Amino acid sequence: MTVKKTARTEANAPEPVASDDRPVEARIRAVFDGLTASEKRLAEVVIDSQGDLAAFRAGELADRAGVSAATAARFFRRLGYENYDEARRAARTERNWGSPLYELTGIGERRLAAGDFGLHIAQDLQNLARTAEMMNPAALASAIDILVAARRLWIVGFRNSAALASYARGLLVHVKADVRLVPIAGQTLAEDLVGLRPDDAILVIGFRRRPSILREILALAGEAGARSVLIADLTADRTARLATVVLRCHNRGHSLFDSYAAPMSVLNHLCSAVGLALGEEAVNRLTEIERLHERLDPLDVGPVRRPAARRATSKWADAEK
Amino acid sequence: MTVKKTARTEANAPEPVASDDRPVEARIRAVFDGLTASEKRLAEVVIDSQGDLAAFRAGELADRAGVSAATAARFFRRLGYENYDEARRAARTERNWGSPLYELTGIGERRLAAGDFGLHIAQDLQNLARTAEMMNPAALASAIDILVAARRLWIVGFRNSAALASYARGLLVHVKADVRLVPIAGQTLAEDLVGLRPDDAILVIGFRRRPSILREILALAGEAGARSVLIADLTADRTARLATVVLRCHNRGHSLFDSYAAPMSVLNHLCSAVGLALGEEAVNRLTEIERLHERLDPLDVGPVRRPAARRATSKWADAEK
DNA sequence: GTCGAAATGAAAGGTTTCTTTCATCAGATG
DNA sequence: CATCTGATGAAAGAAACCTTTCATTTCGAC
Repeated sequence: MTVKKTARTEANAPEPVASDDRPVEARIRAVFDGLTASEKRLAEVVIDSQGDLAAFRAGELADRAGVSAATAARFFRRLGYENYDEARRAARTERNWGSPLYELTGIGERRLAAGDFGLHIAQDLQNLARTAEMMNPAALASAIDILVAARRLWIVGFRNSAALASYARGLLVHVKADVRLVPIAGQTLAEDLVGLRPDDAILVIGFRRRPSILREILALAGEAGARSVLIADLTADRTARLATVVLRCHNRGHSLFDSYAAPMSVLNHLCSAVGLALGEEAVNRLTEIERLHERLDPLDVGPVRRPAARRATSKWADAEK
Repeated sequence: MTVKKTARTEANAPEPVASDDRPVEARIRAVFDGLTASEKRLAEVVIDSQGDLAAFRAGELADRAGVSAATAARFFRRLGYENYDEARRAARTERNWGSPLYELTGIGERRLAAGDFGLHIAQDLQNLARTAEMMNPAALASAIDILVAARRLWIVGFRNSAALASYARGLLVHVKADVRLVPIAGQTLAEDLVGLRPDDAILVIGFRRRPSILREILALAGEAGARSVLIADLTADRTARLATVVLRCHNRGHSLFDSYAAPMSVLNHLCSAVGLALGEEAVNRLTEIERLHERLDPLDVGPVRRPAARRATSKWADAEK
């Protein structure tokens, strides 16, 4: 076999960098664009393993990615490791030594991308963590209940909250009928919200700055007997009093703009919970559709050629089931 | 004190309890007093591994404890596992289920809301952290530069990405002129994107599932000489090749839907950075306006009473600015 | 259409790891 | 002291794993 140019054969591994102690993720990023489709799937699996890489065997990773063990072996060599065992060892020490998120939340460690961006992310990590800490489980459950029980559902969001409202609606239409967005361009609120009834509900995204109309909408719903869920920042006060349930999110921004990472996360959870509560059947059907789509859709990674499950009797085949 | 010890030979393992799902530590505590000296040392090593048990081989644990591999094999059987591999698998799932991520995040013991929501938030913390770890500073700087230098800027987002695109646009219009959203309902793309020039740029939000039109748009921009920034998940491949700069976000969702907390955060940072780079004057002026607004606007927080509390007729029409 | 390069999985090969057997050793008991 | 019980490691044996080879497939170029 004549090895020339950049052909990648088994015999010609990239020259090993002397004492390369970059974490696995960094290595992946460094070569990601040059990876093959199979390898990219592997990369995803590895990253998804959330730092638990060392807990897996190469073959397991391969199975999860739907590729052969051989490809896995090649993959880790490509990442600059001598072999999988070295990768595993490295991952293990990374875990204990460098990478607990712990350090990330304690602002300003060097693991994050340098500079402003690191600070920014640290801020959002805090926003998420704080939001989670102060979330009232009862309120959350109640909110889910309201959305589940609603016959018709309006989602309201102005200004900064409009994008969030749109997002929420995009999720909820997957699991529920009769979900409407307010305001719709070109319509007046009167048209939008006509005929609110006691078995309807509204989901209000109310981050500052809240136009006063927001309170009027909430009051209107209250008068109509409809229940309301408000998602808002900590400054909401008068508005909050008008809602049946309030879920608060930390949204302090590190720089010019407020952050909506935590609201996004809360909305995601809320909609998932509603979907699950609405019956697994409906959801299963929908996720099934989703998966079907993914299979039919090129998905941008290229055709997924699954090798017939490597070994049906494999011990780990049922690990996650 | 003669304890009547049950003979323990290889052949006579304790009868396996049907589906014993106690964590490893609990098992150890349950039998600790009955362990031999070697086994106690092993037990200590296992506990010291802090849940990373799955990352070690039986032999390694034995080495650390200063005992033979044979003793290790016996030890795990004594803990009620069929063999070491079963123990390893159990430890791994414990990690994901029993002692969830948020203990790793250093937010502290028990402070996150319990249950599913905690797991959900933990997932998003991971998404954020991993996005930060993996972010290429050079790419980020380049993306900022492209957006700053753009004479006209289009923001593109379909499906799931539409809300994000809308959000990005909402931020960017604050700091830049000539920022347009694509697609706009009722217009064809041809109308939207007509006349792209080399000094224009497009910001593409491209999370899966990506319609093929996305690639066409990127190709179009490339042919026109306009630079492009793509924000996408890890599966973007063919699409990514068409963009000038790619910023990748982790968006794995804990439940039904993908998460967009990290993209939200990245967009926020990106827009802030663009704003800052565009000159402090402009930004200062804008933030000044912002603060002024806050002072004049009741903001829902203070006892400030609006003179005319009911001028709702047209007030919320200014939602965009 | 043909050719070649690249990618990939099946299978073989070689290595490591886990388990069991077995002999030794330590401590208790009579 | 002799004997017995149980713990323990060495080593053999078995099983699982990782790597490499090699044939096949895919994809693009000509």
